[in-house]
Amino acid sequence: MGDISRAKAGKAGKPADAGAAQAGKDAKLVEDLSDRDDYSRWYLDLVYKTELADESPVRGCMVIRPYGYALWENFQHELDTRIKATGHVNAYFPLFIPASFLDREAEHVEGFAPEVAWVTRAGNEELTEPLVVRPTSEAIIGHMYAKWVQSYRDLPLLYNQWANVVRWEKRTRPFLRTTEFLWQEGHTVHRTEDEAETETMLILRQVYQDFLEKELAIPVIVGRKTESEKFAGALRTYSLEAMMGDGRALQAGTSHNLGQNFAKAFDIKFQDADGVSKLAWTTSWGASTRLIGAVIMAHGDDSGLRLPPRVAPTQAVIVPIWRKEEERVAVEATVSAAESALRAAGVRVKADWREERPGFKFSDHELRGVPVRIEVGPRDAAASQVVLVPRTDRTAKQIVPIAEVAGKVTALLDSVQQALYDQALAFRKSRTYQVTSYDEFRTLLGDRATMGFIEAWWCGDPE
RNA sequence: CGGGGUGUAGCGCAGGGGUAGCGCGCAGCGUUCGGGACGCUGAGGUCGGAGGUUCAAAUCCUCUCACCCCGACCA
Repeated sequence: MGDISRAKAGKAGKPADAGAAQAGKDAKLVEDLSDRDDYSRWYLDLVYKTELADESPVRGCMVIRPYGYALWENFQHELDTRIKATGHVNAYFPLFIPASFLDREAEHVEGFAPEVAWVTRAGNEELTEPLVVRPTSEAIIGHMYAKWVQSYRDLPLLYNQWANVVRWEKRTRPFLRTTEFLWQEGHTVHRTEDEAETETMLILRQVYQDFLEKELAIPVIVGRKTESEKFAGALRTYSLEAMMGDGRALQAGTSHNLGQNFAKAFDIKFQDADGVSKLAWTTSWGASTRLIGAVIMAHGDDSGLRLPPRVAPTQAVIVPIWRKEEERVAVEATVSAAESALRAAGVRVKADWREERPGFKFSDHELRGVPVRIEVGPRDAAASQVVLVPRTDRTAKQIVPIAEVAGKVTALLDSVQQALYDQALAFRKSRTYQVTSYDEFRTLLGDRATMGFIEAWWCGDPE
């Protein structure tokens, strides 16, 4: 199996050890998760091997394959539901932004200019005003908001858009950092500073944190970014940080209180109830396909992905086991009974009838992170039962009567969801340290085996 | 931008003047099948590109392109 096995063998691979390299049954995805290079290799192999994504001919741009896109669609659905439930509506703004718009907000242009893609020519003609491909949409949305906001009665304006953006990054990794990526970006306008701050926190907690913890089973630490790390042009930036399997942090979403910076730059003003013309307060917030990377790294193990049941494209896979034709017929009846019962219960279920050996399919679905496996062999068919195996513990098999399959699977899905969250939280706790001196801090930071979060006092950005 | 490295089959690699190899994957057939099977047969390559040396270049020389790694800079 030329698979997820060894990275080290890859480079040093001579024909002599080619045979030994196919370690067979015991082949682990990685040998040592504390080795950063190995972790990186494990991640990449997993992304390609599971067919979540593939490399494209365009540098830094990936192709999101059907399995990865199905996962993204489930993320979208859950996030979108929360965004709408908190009073926002969806809209769509152009991909291209007049280059001059970016210049309006000094910090904004300074932050994004180095990674902006330009369009200077269309067909054979040079454009009179060059366009940039949006790296984010504050500029063009700010421009439109200035038109639409006249009175305090027009506020708040609570819009969101699902879109792609482009940032010309030098080092890219599928999902985690790509030149083009998909995301949602919310842009709101408010009457007062308090209201804008409330919105910023609402998105942070009730939309993002709730989504990450309940749907993706990823515990997060929410907090405020330092001055040097905040969004270019923001007053304050808040983010959600999740711990990955190597102990490092991944920013899983951001929510910005933009103050009046963009209102000033784009002239978003309204006449208040007291008749005075005032500058508005705006916010923006976003979460991207990077979340797929977060799920991979927060939950993945040596056997592959472990997808949270609530967002897994396939929640339960049925593996039929048979040899002779009459066995196949008997098994098929039980499989379809289970399949329709589960479908009726709202479970995303698939039966895997490929002409492969059962062991191969077991591994394959573990690799792809399917939360629950259902085995149906001749013995099960004869006894009107099925075997359930959760992805989180392959030794925890349970045999259930076919009549109870829907209830048992639903319950098992819930427990897998919970187990993933609990394990991620326990891991984070085991890798969170308190330090009281700079020396301790440095020692911990430098050691990959203990890589994790460090709680320490901080006296602010250096001048 | 500075330093290093690599381009040979879909993927991972070997070969280093005599006309192309290995593993995986892929196709066909057979044996297998409750934890990643195996055998046989087969398909697949302008050896990154251009120029040069030579009877002969994947191999040597020159130029060029692309990508990767390490630094510096960074939502």
